Amino acid sequence: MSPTRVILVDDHRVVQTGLRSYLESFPDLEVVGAASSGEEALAKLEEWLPDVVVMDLRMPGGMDGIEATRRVRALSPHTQVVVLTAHTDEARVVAALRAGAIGYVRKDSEPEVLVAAVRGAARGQSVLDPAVAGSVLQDLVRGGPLAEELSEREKEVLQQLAHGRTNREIALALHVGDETVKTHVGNILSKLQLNHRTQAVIYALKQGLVSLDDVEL
Amino acid sequence: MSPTRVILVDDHRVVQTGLRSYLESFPDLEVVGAASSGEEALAKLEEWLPDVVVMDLRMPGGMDGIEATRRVRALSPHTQVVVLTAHTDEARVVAALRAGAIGYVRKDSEPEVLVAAVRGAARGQSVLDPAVAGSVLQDLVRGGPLAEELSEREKEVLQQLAHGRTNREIALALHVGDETVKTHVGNILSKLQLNHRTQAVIYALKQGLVSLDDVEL
DNA sequence: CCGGGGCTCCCCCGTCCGGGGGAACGAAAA
DNA sequence: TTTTCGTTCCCCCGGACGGGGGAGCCCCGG
Repeated sequence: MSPTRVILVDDHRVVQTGLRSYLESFPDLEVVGAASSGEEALAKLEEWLPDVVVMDLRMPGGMDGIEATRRVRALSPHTQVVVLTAHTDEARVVAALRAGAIGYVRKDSEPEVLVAAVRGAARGQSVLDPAVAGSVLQDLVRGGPLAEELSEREKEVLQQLAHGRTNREIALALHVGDETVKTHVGNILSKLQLNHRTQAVIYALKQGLVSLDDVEL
Repeated sequence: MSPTRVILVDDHRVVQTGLRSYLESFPDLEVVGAASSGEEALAKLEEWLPDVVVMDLRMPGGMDGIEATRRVRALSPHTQVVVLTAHTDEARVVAALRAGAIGYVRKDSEPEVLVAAVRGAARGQSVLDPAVAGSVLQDLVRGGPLAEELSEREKEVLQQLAHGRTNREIALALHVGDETVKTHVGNILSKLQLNHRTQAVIYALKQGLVSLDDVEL
């Protein structure tokens, strides 16, 4: 049987190369490519023809791992996606599974778990990291209690919030009145069922809507 | 010449194993051990006798990478420390270098940079990731403009802030009056030269004083 | 012994924030 | 067409927040 064709998607080049080296030590796995962004991975999909994509959820650039997962599945239904992430981020994991990912592994898991997930994915079997599998599955069957959709404008405001800006500063940045910003912030808190803007900031950072690295204080 | 003895310290076992596999592909490097925490690394120091420690700054457990670096240097002055981190975190990088680290590499750098840094460290040479080397060095010579010391109590309050709590909730959690919390918050903002609690939250998260994974919203 | 810093609590005051309304406009969906 | 939804702005109100001051306590170091 020919080896499983794997590609890696992770903006951390050091981690990416390490993983490549590790996975290639298994004769039944062949790393045929690696990308630092979702866009790059999608562009090379037809060239690499992978059986399994190991995808980091947190990435820079416009596309995050969830959207990248969705598009990979759309372009190449045969290709399976294994999500590899550093954080717990239950909501995002659920979103990734809904987007078509078949496996989920945390970076602090034993490396054998990743190998098992990749091998399982190649056979169409779902391997979920036991650490959170239970609660994630609960969320899946419950159909997703959280995550009411924010509008585009509201996401913009939330990003501004995550930069530590006041309502007035956000108003200036977005060229609207501060009363408008108040309305948006109120709607955001209401939709997300939060109480303060600080909680909204934490929510935005956990969701990766804004990366901590991008925030200047 | 005998190979350079390297140990890896990273709580992400998957990343750790990947790096081990990658670094061992170089004949002049020998990975003689790996640890998931600062404590574990220190406990095994005398057994492993490494020339170079590759250390992640962000780690769970009581000890972070900076303190671990300090203790490694104290226990074994011959051992050099190369900091490997995912984020920019200038303040923490400067702190790590002050604690005795000789090299600094970002996880999104080219993997060759890490190899160069390890080889350099083995020879006592400092290899700093060009991406931020400039500004980091400026901070070093300037003697550290930021980072006025927070008292223990203030750190506790700041951690509570980073969990999205209000002054009254913090007061209940720490068993003090809410007026006291107000005083602490005011002093924190003053010392850090910030304006709102939301900025303090971002600061705490950037410093790793609280991990996003530990925060329930 | 006296000073300074940390921790605790108190008061005043002005601003910011969050919740409750309402209203207008346009685009998109029903 | 009617209705819905997003975006924009307005008003009022109460509570939370940030800045200023002061004060008492304890402990450590000069």
